[in-house]
Amino acid sequence: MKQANTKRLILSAALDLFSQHGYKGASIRQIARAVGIRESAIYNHYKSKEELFLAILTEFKSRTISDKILSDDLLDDLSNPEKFLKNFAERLINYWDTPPERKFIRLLLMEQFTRIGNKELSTTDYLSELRKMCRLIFGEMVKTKIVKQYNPEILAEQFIAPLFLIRTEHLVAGENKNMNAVFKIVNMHVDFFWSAIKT
Amino acid sequence: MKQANTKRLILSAALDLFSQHGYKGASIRQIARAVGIRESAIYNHYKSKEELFLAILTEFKSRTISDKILSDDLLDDLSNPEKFLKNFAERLINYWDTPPERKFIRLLLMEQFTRIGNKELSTTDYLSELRKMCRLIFGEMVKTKIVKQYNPEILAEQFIAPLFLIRTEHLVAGENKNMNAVFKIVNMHVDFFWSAIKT
DNA sequence: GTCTATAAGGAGATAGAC
DNA sequence: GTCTATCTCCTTATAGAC
Repeated sequence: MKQANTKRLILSAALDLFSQHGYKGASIRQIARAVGIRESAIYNHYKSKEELFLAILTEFKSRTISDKILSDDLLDDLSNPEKFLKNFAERLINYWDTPPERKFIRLLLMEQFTRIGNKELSTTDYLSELRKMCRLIFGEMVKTKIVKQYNPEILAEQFIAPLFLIRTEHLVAGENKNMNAVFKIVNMHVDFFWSAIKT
Repeated sequence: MKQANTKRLILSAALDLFSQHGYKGASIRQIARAVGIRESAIYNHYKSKEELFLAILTEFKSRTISDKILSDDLLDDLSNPEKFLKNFAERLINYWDTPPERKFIRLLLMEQFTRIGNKELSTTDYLSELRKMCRLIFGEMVKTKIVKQYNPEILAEQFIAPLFLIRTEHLVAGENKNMNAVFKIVNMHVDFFWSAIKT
């Protein structure tokens, strides 16, 4: 009981500190202090700092995004594609704005080039599930001719890229999250996108 | 003479190592070794590791992008907007692919959230000059009615975001730079973009 | 300007008592 | 499972000879 809980607390504190200071910048000592135990106690749960880091990645990789932003009620809206796209973008932005996701994206951006994250982290990986979802959705729209005959792959890129850039630009740690500004840009993006592809 | 040269060598080695391992991950010792001197000799040129890091940022901030990708012969093409956009995108991608720029973008992505880069680095800053250029260009295109009456700000975003995402996704250090794949995607992007905005 | 020598502290990790 | 104590190594940085 107590073990399992401490293990979670360590993982959570580690995600927090790694995402703030980077892998090298956050020490076992800091993590232990955040949890309220001594450094040596951490080694009872993870055999090294590296293993702790990789445990974080494993947890995030096991997660799936589709069920969180593609519920049934949203898909019912496919008859009204413009409204669907707005809701879809809004849900995506909200999902990316949850604290764990914010932290993970920071970690991804920071460690994707370093020795430790090099093999395990990439933006392409991070976006792959979303890209797949979008290809399916836009593929359907193309087939039913409610949008112009574009390659669904392109449509997916054009839809996602501006959203992801907006997200990463508003990711600074201590920021006053003025999500209103974000949603305003997102709306303008979707408006443009829809007007560009609709038949 | 010798001093000035060593100082440059240190700066260059530091950029190299910081962009590979991050600020915390690269040590003064490594940098000194790369230059071929002892650690203590570095302090003759920069009074601390932090000052060395900030010197790199200062150098990159003093640089300007427009003259490198907006030459006169390119602007002559404005009468053929599609060709212009293709050339413009290609030059931008080539500029972002120069070794110093690749290193700086990696540094930016890695350190923008940490204590040391927090104040000095942001994607928004990095893109601001380019955004300004694009707003001017698209503003002109809107005014002369060769493209639809969109807000130039939106057009700039839609043009830049997919390009920047492509760039960051192909930024891994040791990668075989298969720029052909990159240019293929870039071309598809510009094609879509132009077909979306042309009158 | 660069070197050797060294200080002072923080890092990751282990041993063994409780 | 957590603690204290400790090891070993690496870090940034300084002092002073050449």
